[in-house]
Amino acid sequence: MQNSEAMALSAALLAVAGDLTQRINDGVVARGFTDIRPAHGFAFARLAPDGATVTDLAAHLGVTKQAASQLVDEIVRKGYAERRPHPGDARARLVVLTERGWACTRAAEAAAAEVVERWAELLGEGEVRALREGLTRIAPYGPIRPAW
Amino acid sequence: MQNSEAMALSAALLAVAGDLTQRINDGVVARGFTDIRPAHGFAFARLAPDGATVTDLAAHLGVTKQAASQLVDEIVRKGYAERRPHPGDARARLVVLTERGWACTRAAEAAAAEVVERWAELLGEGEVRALREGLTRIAPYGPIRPAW
DNA sequence: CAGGTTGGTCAAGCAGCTTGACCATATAGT
DNA sequence: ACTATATGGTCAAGCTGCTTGACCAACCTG
Repeated sequence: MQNSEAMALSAALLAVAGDLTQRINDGVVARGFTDIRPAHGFAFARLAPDGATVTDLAAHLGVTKQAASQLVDEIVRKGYAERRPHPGDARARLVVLTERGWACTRAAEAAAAEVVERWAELLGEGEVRALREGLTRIAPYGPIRPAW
Repeated sequence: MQNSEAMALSAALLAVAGDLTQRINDGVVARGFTDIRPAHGFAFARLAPDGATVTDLAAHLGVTKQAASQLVDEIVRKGYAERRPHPGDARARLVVLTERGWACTRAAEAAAAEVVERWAELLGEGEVRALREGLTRIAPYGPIRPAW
């Protein structure tokens, strides 16, 4: 693989990622959640299963815990999550999604599905599945990082 | 395709994109260009062929021309590009890469090639090519947008 | 050549992050 | 049990990269 081909792949990947983010955000806004930014989505993804602490969230997002705390302040203020006492650690507080938070998460899923549907029209179901499998196998474990 | 599968694909894509950005940046830094951020790379990509005006750059990056101008200020100050009079439009100025700018671009290509090489070890050459072709076909034309 | 458009800059403001300091609770060492 | 250290969280201040708004100079159209 030549450097220029690697660059073409990288550029295409990053362009698709940026476009995907934009379209999911647009879809979420179109579904009535107008006070939310893409970064919140990644927080929701971490909160969704069982909640998480601010420190967990910070590690997942690759930011300081102060930044994560500020982000939690915001989504709590807007009604998407709430802080609860942490069972088994009186220092910590468990941040969990409210029903509104779940509704927003479902909206994001629906918006993502729309985008992927467009891809399926361009590539066919099989190639989209191949894409998903390939990307899943090279996806990193660490914190989610902004694409730039 | 279920919503949850679309979400899994989206999450994998965004995770890979963030990781790719991080690794290219690390590789560029490791090659001695320590005063550069990922956003600059996207500017370089637009400047590389024949240079561009600030307004071109702004449209390509999806930001205001003031922001683009500020970014150009920075890469000019750091020696990666220079402003020249625009042939055929006395208002405009053509921003072109310096030799240092080209060297940095080559460093980014080499860093990207390293990352793609890792992918090839995980997936095989054929699947990487399939990835590139699939992503190229769904890549948008418009401005490059941050992944979040 | 007058009127509107386009390329670019200057200036001020803001959002989201950082670093640094600090408190309360938890955990480990002796 | 008692001290020492580590960890979860917040408050405060500061910085960086973006935005909006105002403006000038050069271009283009009638």
